[in-house]
Order: sequence, then structure tokens, then C-alpha cells
Amino acid sequence: MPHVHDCFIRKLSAFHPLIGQDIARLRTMVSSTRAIPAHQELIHQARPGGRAFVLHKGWACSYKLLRDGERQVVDFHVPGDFLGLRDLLLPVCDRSIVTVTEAIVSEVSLQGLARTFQQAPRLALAVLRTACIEEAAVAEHLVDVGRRSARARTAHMLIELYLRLRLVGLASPAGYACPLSQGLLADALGLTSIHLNRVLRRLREPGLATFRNGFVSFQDLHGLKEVAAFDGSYLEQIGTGPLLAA
Amino acid sequence: MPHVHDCFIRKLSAFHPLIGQDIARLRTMVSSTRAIPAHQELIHQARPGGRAFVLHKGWACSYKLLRDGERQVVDFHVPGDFLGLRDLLLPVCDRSIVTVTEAIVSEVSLQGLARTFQQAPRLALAVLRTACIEEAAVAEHLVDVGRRSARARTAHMLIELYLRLRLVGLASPAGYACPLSQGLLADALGLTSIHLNRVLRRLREPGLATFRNGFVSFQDLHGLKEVAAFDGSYLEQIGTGPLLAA
DNA sequence: CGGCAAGTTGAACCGCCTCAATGACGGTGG
DNA sequence: CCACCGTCATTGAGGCGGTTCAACTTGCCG
Repeated sequence: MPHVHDCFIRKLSAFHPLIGQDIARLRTMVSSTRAIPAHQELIHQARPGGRAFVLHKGWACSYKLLRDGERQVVDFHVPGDFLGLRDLLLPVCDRSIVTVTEAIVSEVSLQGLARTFQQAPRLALAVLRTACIEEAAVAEHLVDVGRRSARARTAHMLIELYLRLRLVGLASPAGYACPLSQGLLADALGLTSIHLNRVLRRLREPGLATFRNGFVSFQDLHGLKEVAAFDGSYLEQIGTGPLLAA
Repeated sequence: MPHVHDCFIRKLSAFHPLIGQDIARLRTMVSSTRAIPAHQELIHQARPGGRAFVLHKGWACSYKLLRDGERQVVDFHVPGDFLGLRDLLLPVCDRSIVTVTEAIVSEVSLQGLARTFQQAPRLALAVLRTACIEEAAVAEHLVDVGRRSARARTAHMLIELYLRLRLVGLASPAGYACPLSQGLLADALGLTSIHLNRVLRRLREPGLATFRNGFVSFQDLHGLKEVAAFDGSYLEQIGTGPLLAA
């Protein structure tokens, strides 16, 4: 019933047309919507939990910790994302998810999900599809880190976040609010924050994009896509549905 | 009915106990088992297909091509793996899958999978779990490329392949047959084949592991795990089931 | 005002890449 | 049977991108 569900519904709709009944079922799937402070763990690496969440508001990120203290951010999560599906299906989760900002989430139990699968297979399919898309994002992320220069990789990440936020109405071609610190973004890109800082300057000074004070703003989105060698087939094709006429 | 299904069944069993009925259903899920030559595309990047396969014999790999011709191998596939689940669920697949060696596969249709989900939810759950594990491998791979040195990363990959092969009985602590070329492995690790060659030497000369003539052999698996800072929580916990008492 | 986290800049180092050449092997056709 | 070829593996020398270490600044909060 709370309208904070909007992002999730909006996102699912982009993948799969939902009917009214589906939305009603969606509301029975989740429970205990609540606010979580920033920098709080939702899911802990290697601790069996079996909890999943729908993120309604705020940002989160999943990361893995190495023994030497290094951290690799695997993915960022924005409103509408379904977190921890893996944690429900596997006995042990291999990564942690923490909030980046204050966040509003709803918890999803294994029972709730299973019930949804039984009663509304179409809906279940939509959920699976979003999970697939998020996995595709991880793979794209891997390509970034493995085969693109720091500059292309950074440009690519800024654009990807833009598309994902646009899908839920939180970004415009001018830019978007981005609460990530340079250190966190660097841990996602496989760079040091020092080098990322220099890379960001080399995007800012030629007039491509600016990341400052919690905002990403695009001066030349087309040029930025060139730099990123962006091929958004895995994301762009979505987000062209009726909900995103803007 | 062909016993080439063994690897898939064996792998599913490791995640979820199967009963006889499940195995019978599994056999109705797939169709047209056949041999595929080496270096042949099973699934083509950006070409809508909606086909998926169970790999019974041989190796395959999924990769993404960049506009500049660079290639990033996202994952290797060994017997027992389920290929292309994403391709069934999403309208467009964002990566290609090719055979590395000659391979034997069975095709799985969306209908076949959907039927399985309806008739045998337990089985469907097992399939989803293996898909999750493979996604976890991609994430681990991302950590490799993003935050580990070339040497640790290479060691890590050799061990990961070992564990995945062991799960289907194709590896022993002494080593395993590995038909990958150095160039292909380098494309997975985000290295040049030249540098990978030097890295392999720095694993061979201290007496850790050898990769030569299509075989990986471990001289000092424990030491190798040290080098890799290996934390196989996402893989090791599995493979300790009854089927893998060896 | 003091303290901490995050951002910014500089200088020096090194891991990995690039370019280049050679060796080892199997296949193919003369 | 050997000359020719393509693919893969191996080794060398030199250069660049990104790291490391070390300031210093800025902004926020107590």
C-alpha cells in the first residue's frame, strides 16, 4: 500500500506488463517496510541469513572483502532494485550489501517469494528478469574492469548509473543525484581514489561530465558515450517502454 | 536417457537432493542432444535467439566483444553447466557463447523450462541455484580482475576451475585437463597473453602449478591457494556432498 | 575551534602493455 | 618426405598507465 513501492513496480513494468492483480500480489510478497540508516549492513558476507529486500529509496552497494582488506564493489543498487535474491536461494551469500545513504526497504522472505511464484508465475518471471538484468550489469562491469581504460571505464559507469536511474524516473539527460564518494566509486572501478580523482578531472575539463557535490551532470552526453564506447544493448532497450516516455 | 546427462544431474544433486522422479522430468526438459564442433557459436551476442543448452561434454566460454575488437571472457563453462538461461529470460542476450572444444549439448526450450517449473518446482529451484552459483562465479571473477594482482588472479582462476571440475568428477587434487589456450585464459583474466605467459612461469618455477599441453597440474595446491588468497566460500561448501566423497 | 572524512595535487615507482622476434608443433599440399 | 603455413608459446626491451606515499585543502559536525 505505501507508494514507496512505485520504483519497484515501475521497474518491473519496464520488463513485463503488469496487471492490477499482479500489483496487489506484489504487496503481499513484501513485509515490514522500514527505514535503514546510512552505512548499515543489510546482508553480511558469509553469514547465512536468507533475507532479501526491495529497495524503495536511497542507494546501496554490494561488495566483497578480500583477506588483505581490499574491497571490490560488485554493484550499486538504486531504488527499485531487488537485493539479495542470491541470499535466498543459496545457503551462504558471498558478498555484503550495505546502505550508502539512508534507505527505505521492504523485506522479502523465501516464503513470500515462493508464494508469489506459485500464485503469479508471470510476476515471478518479471522478478527473475530483473535479477538477470542485474547479473548482466555485473558482467558488463567485469568487461569494464578487465578491458577498458580507466577513463572509458569511469565514463561507462556514469552512463550506466544514469540509465538505471532513468528507468525509475530519478535521472534526466542533464544528470542525477549520486551520493557515492570517490573512494566507493574507485572500489567499484578497480582504481585508487587518487587516480579516479584525476580521471574525473579528465572528464570534467574537456566538458564531458562533472561529478561533484553529490551530483553527476552531463555537459556532453554524446561525447561521453563515445569515450565510454558505450553499447547499452543490455540496458538501453529497456527503459523505452510506456512508463519512460520522458 | 543418454548417460551424458550425468554431469548435469551430478551438479544439480550437489545443490539440491533429487529424487528419481526429478531425474525423469529432467530428461523431458531437454531435447535434441547433439555434438558441436570446436569454436562454434552456441549463442550470439545481440542476436535474439531464446535458446539454452545443457553442456554434457567439452568446454565452452561466454565472452563480450568490444567495439575496438577487445574481448573479455566472462566465464568458462564445463560439463554440467547450464548455458544461456539469460538468453531465455531476456529479449536480447548481451554476450556470445562459443565452444572451446568439441562439445555435446542438449537444447532446452523456454517451454521445456516453463513446464519444468510448473511440474517440478523443486527441480526448478535447483536449476535456479546453479544459475546463482554461476553468477557468483562472475562476481568472484570481477573481484579477481579488479583487485588482485595478475599472479593471484591467475592462481585463483586455476583453483576455481579445479573446484568446478571436481564437482562433476573431472578433476583430482593432482590436476585436470584444461583445453584453454593462453590467449583465451588471458582474455578472461584481463591480461595480455604475453604477460600471462610470464605469470604462469612465476607459478611454475616456484613449484606451485603447471599449465602446459592442455593440462593443469598442481605441485603445491596449498601454496597456490595462499598465492590466490583463495576464499572459496561460494564454491567449496558445495562439492562436499555425498557424490563427492572422493 | 578542533577533529575527522573526503577531495585534490605532486613526485617517484612498478606492474603490465606494446612492439618485435624466435621457437615449437600440427596440418596441408607439392 | 619435405617445404610451407598458421597457431600457440616463449623471451626481450622499452614505454605508459595507474599505484604508492606524502602533503595540503575543504567541508562538516561536535
